[in-house]
Amino acid sequence: MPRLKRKITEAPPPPTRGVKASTFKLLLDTAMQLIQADGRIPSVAEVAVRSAVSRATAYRYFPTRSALITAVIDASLGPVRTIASDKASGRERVHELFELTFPRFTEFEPQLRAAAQLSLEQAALERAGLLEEEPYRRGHRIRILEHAIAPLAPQLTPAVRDKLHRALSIVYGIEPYIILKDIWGLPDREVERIALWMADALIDAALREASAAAPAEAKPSTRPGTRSQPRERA
Amino acid sequence: MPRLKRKITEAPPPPTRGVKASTFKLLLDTAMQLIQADGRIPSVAEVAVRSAVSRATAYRYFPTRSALITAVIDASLGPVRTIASDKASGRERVHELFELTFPRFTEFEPQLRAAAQLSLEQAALERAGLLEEEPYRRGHRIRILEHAIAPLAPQLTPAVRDKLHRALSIVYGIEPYIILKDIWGLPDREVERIALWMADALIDAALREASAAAPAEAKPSTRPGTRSQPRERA
DNA sequence: GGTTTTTTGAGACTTGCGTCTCAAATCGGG
DNA sequence: CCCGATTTGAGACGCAAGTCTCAAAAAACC
Repeated sequence: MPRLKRKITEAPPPPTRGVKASTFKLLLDTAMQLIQADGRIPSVAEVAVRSAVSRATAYRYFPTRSALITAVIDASLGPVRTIASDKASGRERVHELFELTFPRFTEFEPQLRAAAQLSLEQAALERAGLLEEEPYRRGHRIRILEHAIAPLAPQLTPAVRDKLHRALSIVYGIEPYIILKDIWGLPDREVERIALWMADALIDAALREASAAAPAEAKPSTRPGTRSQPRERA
Repeated sequence: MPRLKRKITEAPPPPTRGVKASTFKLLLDTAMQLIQADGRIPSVAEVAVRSAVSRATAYRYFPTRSALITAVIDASLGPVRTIASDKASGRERVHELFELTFPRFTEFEPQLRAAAQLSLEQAALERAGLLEEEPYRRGHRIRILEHAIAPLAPQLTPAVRDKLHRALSIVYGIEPYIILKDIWGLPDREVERIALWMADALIDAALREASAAAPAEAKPSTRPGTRSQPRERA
């Protein structure tokens, strides 16, 4: 029975000065450029020849394709900021978050698709007990959403708050984007519209559940948006 | 610049009688067995040796790994039935649909994950213009959900109906399952609970949007569950 | 400027996936 | 049972990804 395990090939931490730093930057820049041109993550070998360095050197910086993808994603999204402003209400924060994030999905779609693909592959390997390298982590949305819905906490029971948090994590991500584009063929702005509508529906449901439990002091606070007034008729 | 296109390797239609049928069945059975044992889709070569046939023969039946995955998925899920019963209301149909389907997600999780992975890979190839083989299609959920929400049509405008349809297609699939299990670590039944709650929230929002447009003859028909009566007060 | 350390390049090697060819085995109809 | 057609096996081949070695080039240090 053949051994399928890969060797432990941890990506070296990005160098910050000297020759290594400039080679690293050269390779990463080339990779970013290829992605924007082709819409897909190139292979390490491809990056090497386009950078006019030897394959061996490129593999020194990015031992595997997933190391390359990870670096590209980090470079694209940067340190994920806690985007939403601090002053708004919970619903407003969520709106703002979605409106700020969805354009980035459009801009970095190949990178995010690659990230989704990578984490699926790694999850499969992990389940088979074959994953040796440090897996690419994608828990960002949990923290970001946590901050966004924080103002809603007083109006919700902890259980409902968790439920909303988890539900939003399904809507706030590249996955709905992929589904709506790939199997429905929808354009970007339509995807954003539906995701936003879903987020609203979920917040509504959570608030309604809370006010059903304690209907006396229900305080819906801010309900901006067009959805309360009359909408299109048949 | 190297050509990366694959040759056109269409999977042969599954044979139905004779020697070919039995070899096909042997290989497919072996593959299914390996999946249940290992939790991942095996390679074509692996299926060959476990079936005690030559690699060449296995590749005759499954020219690529994706042909194997496609066959495995078809065998697992069978011809996708329009599951929901015909008599129930829209909301009941959706409930029934989710309750019938989520256990299958648990049962066939490796296969469905492989399907998701395959369609991501193929979408990436397609975007790069490198996909030659017939892509694996996953539009099933559209038709299934269409049937499930059909009874709601009279209460909704076409636009809202479409929006609900698309929103449900995000919730009704393996993707929420993967998100909630992989980044939250939730157990199966919790995933089902959240998905069902989301579906309800979306249906509520759609109906409310409709009754806001034409509040006179709003007819909530069947609204089981606790979420129906109390609407938020100012 | 010379020495030491780091970085790089060239190429051989391995492994996994998929293709191709041709002869042997097997099936099936008469 | 025989003969032609179909199916199979063995192995060579191609190709991409990744590993490894060793010597040359380049930095860095004194």
